[in-house]
Formats: sequence, C-alpha cells, structure tokens
Amino acid sequence: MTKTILNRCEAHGLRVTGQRRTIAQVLDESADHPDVETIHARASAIDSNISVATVYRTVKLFEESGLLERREFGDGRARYEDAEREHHDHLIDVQTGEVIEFVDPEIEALQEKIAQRLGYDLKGHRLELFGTRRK
Amino acid sequence: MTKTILNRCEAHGLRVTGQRRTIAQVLDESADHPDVETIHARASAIDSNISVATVYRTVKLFEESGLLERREFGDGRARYEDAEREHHDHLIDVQTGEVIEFVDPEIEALQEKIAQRLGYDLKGHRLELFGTRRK
DNA sequence: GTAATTGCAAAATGTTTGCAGATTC
DNA sequence: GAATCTGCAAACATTTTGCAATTAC
Repeated sequence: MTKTILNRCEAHGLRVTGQRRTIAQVLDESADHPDVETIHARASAIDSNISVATVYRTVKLFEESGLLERREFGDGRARYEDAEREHHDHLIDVQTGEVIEFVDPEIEALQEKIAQRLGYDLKGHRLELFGTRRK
Repeated sequence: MTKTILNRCEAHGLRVTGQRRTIAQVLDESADHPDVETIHARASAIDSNISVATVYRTVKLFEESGLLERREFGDGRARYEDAEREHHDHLIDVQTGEVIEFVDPEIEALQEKIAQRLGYDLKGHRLELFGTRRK
C-alpha cells in the first residue's frame, strides 16, 4: 500500500500541523473528488478549528508539493485527489455533475499520438485533454 | 458556408439588438476561444456602448439557444465558441494555457466505447472527457 | 404600447492575502 | 527563539442580478 498523504507530507519536509494532519486524513479517506468546501466540511467534523483559508492554503501547498492533484471539471470549483492514486481519467456528466473515473490504455496512447502529430513534446509540457460530445 | 450566429439568432426568434448584433459579429470573426473579458474588449472596439453584464447575459442566452458552446479549460474563466463549427476537441498546455484544437475519429469512438462500458447512455447524457497525463 | 433588453451598481461565488497572534521545530 | 502557520476579515476575480431607463417589435 502507498504511503499516506501525511507520510509524504513529512517526507517532503513540510511542517506538520494539526490542521494539515486533519486535511491529509480527510483526503486519504476520500474516494471522490471533493472541492474545498467539502474538504473543509469533512475536516471540521474531525476538528472544528480549521478555517476555509487554511484549507485553501493547504491544498495549494500539497498540490505544489505533488501530494495532491487539482482538477477542474467545468463547474467553477477546483477539486482535489491524492496524486499517488493509480492514473486514471474522468468522464463528467454535464447535466448531473457526476464524475466517472475510468482507465483506458488506448486513450493514453491516443493522447500521445495526437500530441506528437501536433509537434508537441509531452516531456516538456503538461497537456490536458478536453473531449466534448455533440448532444 | 454555415449561417452566421446572427442569422441563427434571428431564426431562433431572439430579439435582435445592436449589442447582440455586435457580440455575434465578434464571435463569428473569432477563430480562438475568447473569454467574456476578451469578447467584451473586441465588442467595445466596434461599439463602445456595450457593458460586460450584457456580454455575460448574451453569451449565456446564445449558449442556451445552442448558438454557442461554453468551454472551461481549467483556468477559472468560461470561454465560448460557435456551436456550428466542425466538431473538434481540445488539448490544453497547462503551463502556457495554449489551446490546441484537434479532430480524431478514434477518440470519438473511444469515448463512446467507454461510456457504453460504464453503462452510460450517450443519447440521454452529455458527457465530457477530462484526460490528464502524469508529468 | 408592451414586453424584453440594457447599463449600472450591488451582490453572490470561489479564491487569495495582509496582519497579528499562535505554533512548529 | 526564529521561521512558519493560522484565523480573521478584507480584497480579489468572475459571474449574476435588481432596478429604472431604453429599445425592439
């Protein structure tokens, strides 16, 4: 099993505070893609002394340290998930907002193929793919 | 050649105002994916009597009427493009924000395949695909 | 003439930040 | 003890909205 977010937080030399411990725990236990408001609510259930500002600062720090990955699914809020999870992509139901995870080796190959065709170096750039279907 | 956005605006029975005419023109002439601020700037160059609020209201109306498509590429601003353009998907360079359009039949098939595998009905739901690459 | 549209300014949302006090190392 | 972190409230960015005046049909 992979290390917890807190383990990796310590390993990165980040200062461990009660708030960070709690936020890390919340994200370790989250199987979904919580936004900041949700993370704050879940953290507050454990320790009521956590402000939203701290959640914002912490997820940003964790993201910059590579512990979390930030996602934006088009609803104007950032969502976070453990960066050490197995790689996967997302399908969003635009009407309901439902987030569906999936893994597909073909899409990985395809993304690489398209980037190459467009003359893009995948090592130098981080690319995100946005696919839309006509209704 | 396809009808202009203004043509389709009229065809939908929407009231044609000077502002809507200008905003439609701006979007007809835009080959990129302008956000509201940019649309407003371009519209203001033609007619300085257009407020940002009107741009917001107009693009929302046009989107709800199917004249425009709204896109969110993860930078917190909505972008718009002509809905009647040939179908395509987007690749975003996360570092630079560059938007790269592409068409790939395989990705369409793949999206359908994945949706079906997950038990999703593509006719009933509008799905968007978010693909990320590990750095 | 009536209903819809506009501009303005205020409000609503999501996020960031300055600062004084508290905490980690 | 020095540097970092926190909470609070204010600031910020994007988008929405109430209202009175204007405009389309």
